[in-house]
Amino acid sequence: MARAPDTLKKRATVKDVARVAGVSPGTVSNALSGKRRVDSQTQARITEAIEQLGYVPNLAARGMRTGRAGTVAIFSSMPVAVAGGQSRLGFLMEIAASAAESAMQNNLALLLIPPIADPATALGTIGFDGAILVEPSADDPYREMLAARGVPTVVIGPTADMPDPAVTLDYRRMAALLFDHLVEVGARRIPLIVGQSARASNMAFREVYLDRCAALGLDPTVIALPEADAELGARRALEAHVAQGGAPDGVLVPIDAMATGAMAALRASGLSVPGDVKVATRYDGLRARSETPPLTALNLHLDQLADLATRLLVDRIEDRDAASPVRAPDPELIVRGATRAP
Amino acid sequence: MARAPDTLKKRATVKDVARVAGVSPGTVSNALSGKRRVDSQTQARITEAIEQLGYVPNLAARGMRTGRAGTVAIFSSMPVAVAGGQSRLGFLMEIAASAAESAMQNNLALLLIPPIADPATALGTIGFDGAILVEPSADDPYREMLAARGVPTVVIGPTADMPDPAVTLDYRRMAALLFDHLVEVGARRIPLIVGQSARASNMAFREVYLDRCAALGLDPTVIALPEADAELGARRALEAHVAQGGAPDGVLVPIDAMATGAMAALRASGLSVPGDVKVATRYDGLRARSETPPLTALNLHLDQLADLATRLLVDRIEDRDAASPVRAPDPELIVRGATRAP
DNA sequence: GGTTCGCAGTAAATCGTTTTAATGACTTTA
DNA sequence: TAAAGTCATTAAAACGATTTACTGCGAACC
Repeated sequence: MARAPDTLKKRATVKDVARVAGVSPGTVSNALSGKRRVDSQTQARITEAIEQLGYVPNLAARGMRTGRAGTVAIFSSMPVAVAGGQSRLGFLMEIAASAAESAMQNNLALLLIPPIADPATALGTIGFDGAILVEPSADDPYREMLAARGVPTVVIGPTADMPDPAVTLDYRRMAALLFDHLVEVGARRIPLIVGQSARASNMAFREVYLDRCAALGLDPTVIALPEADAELGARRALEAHVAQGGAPDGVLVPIDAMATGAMAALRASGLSVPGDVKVATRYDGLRARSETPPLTALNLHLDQLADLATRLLVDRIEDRDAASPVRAPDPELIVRGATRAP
Repeated sequence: MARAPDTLKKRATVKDVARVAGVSPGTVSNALSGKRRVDSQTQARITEAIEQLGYVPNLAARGMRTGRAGTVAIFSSMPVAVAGGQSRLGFLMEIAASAAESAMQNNLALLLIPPIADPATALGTIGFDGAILVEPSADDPYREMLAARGVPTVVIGPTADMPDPAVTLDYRRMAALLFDHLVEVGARRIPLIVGQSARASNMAFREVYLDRCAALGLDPTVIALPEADAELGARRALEAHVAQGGAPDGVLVPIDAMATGAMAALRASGLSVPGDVKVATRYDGLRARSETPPLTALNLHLDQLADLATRLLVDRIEDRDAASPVRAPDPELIVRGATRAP
């Protein structure tokens, strides 16, 4: 209840600064924002007063006047994030960390919106100027609410069926890079282990895989699994495949948790990597890197990607009619032990 | 420049709601906040009006009046986060994700403050009601600024030399749990591979390790390394140790990146895990789990920990003079392949 | 020499909510 | 029946910044 006396001293306001500097509040505001010219003498007196009083602007008041919250929010689509566990968390957070950084360069702070929250609550209680959606599904609940409310939004992910401005991830390109690499290092019997949901990335990998197999006259084997129990599911499925006489010399496993499972299956089946089988996955996260041997994967340049998305969003917020969508930086093949010559 | 006409329609305000419901703005406010009783009839009319107009309160205005920003910020101490790379990111983000969730349960949103930003800028441009600091060093720049500005702060980490309320991590307990386990599964020559900086966790592990070794009459070997190049550094150091005739049958490596390096060193030296050597690390993240064999580690219950910190912070913000510090949930030993009987 | 222009600065309105003090209307108490 | 309490409600005053319209004043232009 009782507070230390100097805590009681209210924070200095623009009025106080004005009084000390001998000018009007409006001039202080102009000096601060630089929106109008201020005489350099006055400017100096003002900055001195600010220093002396330890003035810090009240962001809420500013926000009320300008209509800006000074924040952008990053959302992860609900179902996938829940199912994805730590690995997807890694992906999202790598983006979030970079986005936070580039947001700050635009004088914005990044709000981390947990995937679990009830969308309506989140949007009612929290103020933000724009939103970044990471790989939303077509019927993502956040997406619809944001659209309905007219909040500037940028999507990171596929955009075929969405009108939002976006940084598009080219899943087909990723699939092609990985598949072609496996073929190039000599693999010919290459099962594809992929999520069974209708997410854009799953579809793209399937299509490209089937196309390429057909073109090269290779036998396609698509192992589609529920995303939920990715690691164990992939392990069982691949073990079964091997036991049934499938003799893979390569595996394409876009989802890294499944890749971990696949590696376990190969070990259990007595197949060596990369000696007998080459393995490639998509997201070059901790998981791919700390396998033994480490997995060949794609550098998606998530930092640049997040930066791009943030800048696009800032443009939208400031009503510069930003051309959209923007293409994400080209994925880059990172060849690691799992696909090298033994 | 030109916008769709219905985008131009200004958002409904509490005034509009009041007019439609036939009451005064003050009553609408009371109905919304529940701070004063409102007749159930009126209440009904108001909620209907809100629905009809699609009214969403202006958070900035509310914030200005109440002096609350409606957000809390989570900071990671600068130097370590930069050096720590993806592994530390994982740790921080696991906490951040949980904190975001429990913040939202308190009608607060979580601001993610990147470790790189210049502290003064960050605190001037961004408004928040409280801050969570994750493992700050004693001279953490954020810590000082927050203290100077009187922002309620909760620290997650060691607190010996800090006055802030905190959720304390008991590094000694962690060290003891891991060391004792290694001894229990039969290890006797157990080098400790640890960071060489003066961070509390490093110190605690060293002390406990030396104490325990002395008590049991074991030969201590402390390998202290710079945190910067953790993985490769640990690998080289342990290989050298083995080459020089150190014949370890266990390794205690609190920092998980170093643990990965240690595993590589053991493999390279032809030592099997857990056959010849048992290995244990501290943070039970992706890294520990995706080693082969997976490493024994500690479940630090980061979700509960983050929740605890958030609740403590909320208490502080609302001036309930919360007793501090609070102890983090007990770490729990997760025994995995790397310390099991072969 | 009168008019126009540009410059720095100011006073006052404004943003949308919460909160305070006042107002009736109706109950209870003496 | 008058005085004292409740109770739901209201009118108006904040909160602290930005922005708009206006004011002098000296320089520049015909």
